[in-house]
Amino acid sequence: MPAMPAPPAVPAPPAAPGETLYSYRYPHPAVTVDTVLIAFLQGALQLLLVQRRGEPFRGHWALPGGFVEIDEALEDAAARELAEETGATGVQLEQLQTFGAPDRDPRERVISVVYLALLAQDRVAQLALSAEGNPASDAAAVRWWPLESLPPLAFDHAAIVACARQRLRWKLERLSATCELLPAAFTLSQMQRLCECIQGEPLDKRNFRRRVLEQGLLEETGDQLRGVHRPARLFRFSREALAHEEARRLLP
Amino acid sequence: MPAMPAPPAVPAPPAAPGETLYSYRYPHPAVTVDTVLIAFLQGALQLLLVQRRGEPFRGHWALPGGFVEIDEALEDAAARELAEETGATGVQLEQLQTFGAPDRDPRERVISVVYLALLAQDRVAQLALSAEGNPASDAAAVRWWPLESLPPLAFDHAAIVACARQRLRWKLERLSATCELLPAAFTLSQMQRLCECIQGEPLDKRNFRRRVLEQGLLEETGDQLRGVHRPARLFRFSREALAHEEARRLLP
DNA sequence: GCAAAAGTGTTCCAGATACACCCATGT
DNA sequence: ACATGGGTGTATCTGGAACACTTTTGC
Repeated sequence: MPAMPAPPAVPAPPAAPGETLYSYRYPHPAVTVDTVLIAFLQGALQLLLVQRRGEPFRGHWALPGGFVEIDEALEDAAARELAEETGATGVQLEQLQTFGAPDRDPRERVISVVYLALLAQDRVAQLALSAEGNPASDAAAVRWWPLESLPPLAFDHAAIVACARQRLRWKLERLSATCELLPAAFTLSQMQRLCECIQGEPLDKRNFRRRVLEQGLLEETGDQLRGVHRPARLFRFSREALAHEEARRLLP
Repeated sequence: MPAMPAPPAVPAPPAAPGETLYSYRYPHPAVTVDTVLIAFLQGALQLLLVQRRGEPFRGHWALPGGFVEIDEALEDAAARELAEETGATGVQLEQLQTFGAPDRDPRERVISVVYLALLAQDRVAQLALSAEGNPASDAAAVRWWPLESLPPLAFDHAAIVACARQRLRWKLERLSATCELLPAAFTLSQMQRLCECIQGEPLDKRNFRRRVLEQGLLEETGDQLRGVHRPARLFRFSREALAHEEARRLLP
């Protein structure tokens, strides 16, 4: 590989006495991972953010994330940071994009590999609890924010979220994201509301039901969801049908 | 941001006397960019590879790429390395994915941000010339390889190419990639051959023509392509139609 | 009994598919 | 003249879109 010319301005950090330093012949950027974690709650898509305890951007809201360890796979790093800061474990991570504008972090050159994850409705409760219970983390607070009304975000995280929404819109047109966001058992109306929320326009109930049922992707659990009105049948995605149909279009 | 535990094994490199070293309190990975550059040549999709002049993987074929400079945007780095090693300039780069398995480079931890680029048919000639004319580059040789019969690749580049093909298949179903791969003026048969090559099955000539013409995306240049047989009308993509239709499905 | 959500079929239209022959040119 | 790729129209089928009323429960 080629030699690079020496860069103009990279001051060596002050070495505290007795501290170990890691030295390289060419300047190296820092690498972080951040995760855009999305769930479908109260009829809207919501994003999990953490409030920064330290500088820079202290008090601002940011995506959960942090530095990659030197012998750690990128996805492992994202999962670790997500668990540390929010308590979310076992979520499926999908790489979204890498952001590396030279000035995106005021401290040093930081390149961030961003992951996207979707959280099923019925797993949100357990997660929120463990998030509050970890005061050792970097986060002063953790909460869900509706995608439509986010607070000011730290770093370039607003641009990252914009990118995630684009990917999300694409994923949601497909089957894959729908089944990741719904709970394990759901009613057809819940599924329809999610699909409507996705594409921002109402769907015809009969056409919707016919379409998803004729595709054979759902199976009845046999249970019913009893609410204040007429009970509704509960469905689940049939795993075998799902396996080879991940990229299939769900919406017309 | 949180402190990370000190990593187990990162030997500091031997410092040659008088050499500048860049030091950090935590170990930093190196970051590279690589580009998957694809064109449609001789009726097949082809990939531009460079033969490595240095170790490791000396003599193996690899994606064009190299280290990111410390104050350089990722995409700029990819464009620079592509130009240095292959002579290709002014191509549209799109971020594909980032590869960062801890052992993907035997020298040190290297995280590679990979870009995907498509090269229009009529720009291939000028490129190949300048590629040969740059012996200062890292590359012992540069050539196109058919995607269907690649040589053994260096590092994890085979996995990267597999990932690129997946993205390419998706892009090619849309309008965007088709117009990037065709020359500025092309016949309907050329366009059909590209589309057939994309989805691996033959298309009906009449249906194909009706579909693309009715969409109003093409306009006749007025010229003809004269070959050994009946001349064919030449078309171009109409820019204004293209602008708001990038994500539109071209194939049924 | 009434408010609210669950559940259920048919008609119509647009767009995709299948299919075969004549035309213009170079050799 | 003939070989080769360029160019054209119609019948049929599939799948989406539009549309309103009955049923079941909790209060």
